[in-house]
Amino acid sequence: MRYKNFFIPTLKETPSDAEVVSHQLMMRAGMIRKLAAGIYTYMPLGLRSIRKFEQIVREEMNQAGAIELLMPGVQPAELWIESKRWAQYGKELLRFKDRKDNEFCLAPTHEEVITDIARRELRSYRQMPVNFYQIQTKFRDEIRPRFGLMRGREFIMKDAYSFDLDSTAADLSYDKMFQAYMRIFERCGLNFRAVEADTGSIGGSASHEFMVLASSGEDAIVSCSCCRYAANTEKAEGIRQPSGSAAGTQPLTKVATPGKKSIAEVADFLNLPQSSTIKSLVLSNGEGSFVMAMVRGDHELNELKLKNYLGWDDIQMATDEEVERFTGSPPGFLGPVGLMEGLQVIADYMVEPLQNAVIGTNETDQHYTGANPGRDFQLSQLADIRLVGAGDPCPRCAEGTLEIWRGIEVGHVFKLGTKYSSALQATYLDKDGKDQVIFMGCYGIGIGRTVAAAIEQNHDENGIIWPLPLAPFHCSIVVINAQKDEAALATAQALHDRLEAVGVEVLLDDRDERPGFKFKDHDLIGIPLRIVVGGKHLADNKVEFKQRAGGDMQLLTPDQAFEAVVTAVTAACGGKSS
RNA sequence: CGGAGCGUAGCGCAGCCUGGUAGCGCACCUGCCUUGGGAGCAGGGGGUCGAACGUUCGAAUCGUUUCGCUCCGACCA
Repeated sequence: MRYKNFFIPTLKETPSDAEVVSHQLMMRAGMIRKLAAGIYTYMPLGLRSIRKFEQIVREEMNQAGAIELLMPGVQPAELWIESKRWAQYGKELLRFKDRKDNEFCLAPTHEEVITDIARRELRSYRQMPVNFYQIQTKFRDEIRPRFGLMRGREFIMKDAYSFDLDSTAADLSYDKMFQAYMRIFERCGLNFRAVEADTGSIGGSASHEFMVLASSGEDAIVSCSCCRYAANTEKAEGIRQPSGSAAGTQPLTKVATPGKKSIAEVADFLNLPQSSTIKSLVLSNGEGSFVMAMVRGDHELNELKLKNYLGWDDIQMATDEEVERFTGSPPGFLGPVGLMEGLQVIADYMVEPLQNAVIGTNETDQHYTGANPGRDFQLSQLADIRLVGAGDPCPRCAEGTLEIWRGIEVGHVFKLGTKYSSALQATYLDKDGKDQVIFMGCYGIGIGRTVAAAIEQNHDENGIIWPLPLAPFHCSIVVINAQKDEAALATAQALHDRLEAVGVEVLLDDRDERPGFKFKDHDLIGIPLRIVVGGKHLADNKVEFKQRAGGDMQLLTPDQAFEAVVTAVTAACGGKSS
């Protein structure tokens, strides 16, 4: 491809509304342009990377036995009413009416439609297992779209849905998809982790997220330093530690702590470590139920765990007035002693072994020291409700401790069970001619988000550094003085033609620009391999070869440069370039 | 949805407080010159100042309304 025949509108300046690096660089590199909040045009260069990734996904999905189809982006309300999600989904579901006043929505996901297909078409046990997937544009009217393609309203997603006879078979389908996902992200050359995750509103029994590691990631994940355990911090398990043997040696003593409300202030004031204090919090489900949650002072409450433990639909911190109503004290001096009847108290596992701890008294400006669980207050309900942190012991192996990472969620696999199939009555006849409910799984990959995540993970101050499998072009050829130096242009064109003939994607920069200008552009758009033709070296039949990711410039003959490019592309993208 | 801010040329911004000729840098066009890390000189084109209404002799500037966008939070995956 000649540069002049392509279209790459690069920007020298960073658009002011781009917060994260991938968004800034995709704008500057001319890959995307914004049309409205969270809605982007994929410009030619951006589309090439998107297509690259789609192709990898497609190959691995096909390899895993999934079958591609394409479902509608506009869907009738009836199906959603049937699955109960028309009411549940909220404003994120963009709804509208057609000319006949029938209600429709823009599809945010496709469980309903695929389940509808399944119940119509899958009637016999002989038709399963089967797995359908599509790569398609979805729309979620996000409250706050941001970060470019990372969290848009309109976005491309690969979604797959598996259908199985029973739970055991569904587990096999899940494993297949899990393995396919591992291969997909490995092929892209991304640094990622597969982590255990909460199933959230989609529901189901088990779930893994695929996280590309990047400091700008919106999610925190942990992984074990020894074993393979890794999980989203929302989900990561805190373990129960054995109680200390000795009973408390100090008496429960009330001390004045004037104005010391936060754990840090109290610990500081009493000259004790924060881990010797107990944090008490009051939470509400928004519908009149309240609980007190206790975690060790240096720990944080994991609201999601508590919500799941209680079986609540919603959870929030109680307001100051609510706290006073239940404890008689403003926040800052809460504790488990002398609470009013009826307030459920749930303590984190790590509260159990504490001795001589500091707790609130439920009286302003007063705390107790020397508090001992079991003696001074009862731990009637113990649960894992804290947010695990770096250095915590691994819940799976004896030796490891947990490390914490930031990650970008690019893939998510769920075991759905029969949630949608029973709601929509998707059943089949088994060998005995009896009706059985189909077991489902669903599997998503954010296409645009993965491409953005690849940039978050691979860039420097000059621009993008594409991993070869996702690069819009494998190689660029910069011609020095392309307008006047006919020999250089001819050499470049010959090299370009040879490379394209063997499947290497080449961008030949034939623009009438100064060399420095072109180099800046090529660094910005991040093409992995670069050949420079022209200038003083051409007389010796030499061209320059350099990798964007670093390494020294090499002077090579055109033949050697050809080999170097082919070798690099083959190594990174497998036998043939795709 | 709560809080904050911003809409002036394709992009980045100044001008607004204190009303009176709409500006700067980059980009773009023409010419000259230049050709190894976003060159230089000269000339040039481009803006109903987000929109509506109001105040005023006169509004980018003051007021009201509205739309859009961004940030923080809650929300979502």
